[in-house]
Amino acid sequence: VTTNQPHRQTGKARRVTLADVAERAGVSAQLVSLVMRGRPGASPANRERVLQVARELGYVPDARARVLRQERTNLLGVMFHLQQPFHADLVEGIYAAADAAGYEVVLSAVTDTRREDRAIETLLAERCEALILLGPGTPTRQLVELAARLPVTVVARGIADPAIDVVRTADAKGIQLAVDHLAGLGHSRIAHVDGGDAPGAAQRRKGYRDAMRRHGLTDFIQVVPGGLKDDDGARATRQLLDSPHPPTGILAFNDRCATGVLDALYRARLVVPDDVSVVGFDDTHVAAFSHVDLTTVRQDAAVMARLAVDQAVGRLDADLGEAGHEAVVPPTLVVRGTTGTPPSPMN
Amino acid sequence: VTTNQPHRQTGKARRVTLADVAERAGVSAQLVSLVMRGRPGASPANRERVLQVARELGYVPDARARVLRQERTNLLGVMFHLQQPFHADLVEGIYAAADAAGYEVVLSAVTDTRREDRAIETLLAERCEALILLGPGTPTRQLVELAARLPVTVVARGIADPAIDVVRTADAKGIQLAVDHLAGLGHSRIAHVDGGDAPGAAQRRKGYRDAMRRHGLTDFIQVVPGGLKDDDGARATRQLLDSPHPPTGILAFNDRCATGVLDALYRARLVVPDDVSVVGFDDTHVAAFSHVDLTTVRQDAAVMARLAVDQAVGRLDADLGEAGHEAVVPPTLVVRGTTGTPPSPMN
DNA sequence: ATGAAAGCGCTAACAG
DNA sequence: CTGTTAGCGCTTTCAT
Repeated sequence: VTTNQPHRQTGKARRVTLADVAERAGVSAQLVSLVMRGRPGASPANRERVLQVARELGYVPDARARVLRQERTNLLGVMFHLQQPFHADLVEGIYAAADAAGYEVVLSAVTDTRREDRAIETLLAERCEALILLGPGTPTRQLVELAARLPVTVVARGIADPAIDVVRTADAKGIQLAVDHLAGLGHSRIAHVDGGDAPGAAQRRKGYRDAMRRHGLTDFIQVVPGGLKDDDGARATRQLLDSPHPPTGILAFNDRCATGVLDALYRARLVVPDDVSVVGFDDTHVAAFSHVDLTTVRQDAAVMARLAVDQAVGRLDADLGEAGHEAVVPPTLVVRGTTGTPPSPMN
Repeated sequence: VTTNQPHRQTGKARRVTLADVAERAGVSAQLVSLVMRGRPGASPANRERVLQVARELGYVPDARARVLRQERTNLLGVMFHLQQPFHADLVEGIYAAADAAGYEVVLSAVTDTRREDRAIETLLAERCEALILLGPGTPTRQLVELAARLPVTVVARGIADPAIDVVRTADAKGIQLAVDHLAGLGHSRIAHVDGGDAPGAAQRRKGYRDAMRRHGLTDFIQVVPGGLKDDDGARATRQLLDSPHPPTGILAFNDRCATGVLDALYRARLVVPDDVSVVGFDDTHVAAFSHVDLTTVRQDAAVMARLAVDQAVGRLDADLGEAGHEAVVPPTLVVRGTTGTPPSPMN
C-alpha cells in the first residue's frame, strides 16, 4: 500500500516502531519481535497478520536498538582500502562467508583523508565482536594492543605475533612459481622490481632470491626498488634498461606495478614478450583485461576471505585457544600473453 | 596502560561503559558524556581527569546507543558497487564531504551475492537519515517509494522523477567533446560502441548522434551494441571491422569497454592511433595507466561526491523544498595517446 | 558546573 | 502460544 503523504518527509519524521506494528496488529510487542526475527513461538495466523501489518506500515527493525539489547552483536568489522582492487575481491568474499556464518558485516574504508586508526575506531564504536583488517599498515604494536580487546584477523600482511590471526598468500611460493616459469622458458637474466616495505614485499624478495639460487642463477639476481603503483614500475624499468645487461624477464611486485613496467618497455620500443617477458602479482581484473593480458601470480581472494571469517568466527563461537593462527593460501600462476621464450636462448 | 590479562578475551567480555568511566573518575555519567562529545559544561580540571580515565580504561563510546538516544542520527547511507572503480572514487569523496558537514557515513556494498534491495534495507535498519545511491539498477518505481520515506540522492544515473535528487555527469556533453575532438582531427567515420541500458547510455547515444549531425557527419552515424565490459567492446569492434567501411574513430561507452576495443584492434593488426583512434569514458585509473594511455572523457568524482552530500544534507538541515534537484557536472576531455589524425585525411 | 531521572527501540527472562 | 517487566548505553530534560 502506497502512503499518500506529502512525499518528502522531514528528517525528523517519526520512525515506525515495533510497538506501532504490535498495536495495529492487536498483539504484544514481544510477539512482533519473534515474528520479525523468524523465531518460533507465534501461531501461523498471528505470524501472517504481523508480517502483513509490518509491510503495510513499512516497518524496518532498528538494527541499532537490537544490537544494543542483545548480549551478542553478531557484527564483524572489516577495514579495507578503497583504492585497492584486490580488497574489493576480498570484501565480496567476506560478505558471503559472514552471511553463511550468521554474522553481519560492518564496512569501514581507508582513504587518503581517512586513516586506518579512524577506520578502526569506528568499527569499535559500532560494537563489532571481531575485526578483519585488510592489508593494514598500522604498526604491529598497535595491532597487538587491539587484539587484547577483541579477536583480530589480518589479511594480506604477515604479522609475527601470536595475539593475531593471519591469512596470507604464500608470497615466496608465488614468486617462485614465476621464476620457475621464466627459467623453464630459458630465461637467465630475471630481475625483480620489488615492493619496498609493502605487505608481502620482504617475503617476495626472499622467495625470488631463493628460487634464483635453486636454478643456479645466483649471478643474475637483481632486485631494484619499485613500489605498488605503475609509476614505480616504470621508473624501476628505466633503471633496468640503463644497465649494461638488461634482463629478459621482469617480475613486478604487483599487477599495477607490472603495467608500469610494460609501459616503460613499450616506450623503449621493446616488444613483449619477444624482447622481454613480464609477470605481475594478484591477478586483479586489470591483469585479465585482454588488452593487457598479463601473466601473473593469482591470489585466491574467495578462499582468503572465507578463511578470515572462519578464524574470526572461530574465536567467537568456538574456542580456538590462545595461540595465533596463520592460514597460508597457495597462489597459482596464470600464464597469459606477456611471457615467452627469451630472445637468444643461450644468453 | 597495558592490561596484563590473558591476552585473548572472549567475545562476551564486558565493554567499558560511560558509567565505568564516571565511577572511576568520581563524577556523574552526564559529565562524562559532555566531555566525550567535546561539549562545553565541564571544568577544565574535570575534563582533563575524565579524558585521562577514559584513555586508561580504553573507553570507546557506543555509537549504537548514542544513535538510539539522539533525535537525529547524523547518518548518511551510501550504497555502492564494490567492483566499480568509479564508485570507489565517489565514496572517497563522500567520506570527505560528509565529514565536513558533520555526518557519519554508513557503507553498504552491492556484490554478486548481495543485491541492491538487501544493501538498501541494511541502510534503513541502521537509521540513516538520507541515502546516496551510486549507479543504482533498482527500478525507478521502487526508488520513488523509497524517497517517500527519506531523502534519496541518486548519483551517476538519470532519474526523471521529482521525488529524487540526482547528481550526474552531462553524458551527452561528454560524448560531444569526444566527437568534436575526433572531427577536429579530421575523422569522418566515427562510430559509437554504446552501453545498452546502462546508466547514462541513452544520453550518450543521443549526444553522439546530435554531435555527428552538427559536424555534418549524419551519413556516418553508426551505433553498435556494446556494454560495460571489455568483452563487449571487443565483440562490437570485431563487428565494426567486418563492415565494408570500418570507422577510423571509435567512441566506447566507458574505459573498460574501450580496453576491449583496443584489444580487438590490436589483434586485427591495426595500429592505434595511426589506423584507428579510440576514446573512452570515466577516466578511471585504468585509463591513466601509462600502458593503456587512453584518451577519455573524465567524470569528476570529487565534485559529484560533494554535490551528492550537499543535496542530502540540504534536505535534512535546510529546507530545499519539494522539487527534485538535478546537479549536472560538466565532464572534460583528457587527451592521451589513443587518438590522432585519421589515416587518409580526405574521405 | 554538576547530578538525577527518564526513555530511545528493542530483546531476554519470566509468568501466565 | 502470549503478555509483562526490566534494562542494554547513551543523551535529554530538568533540577540543583
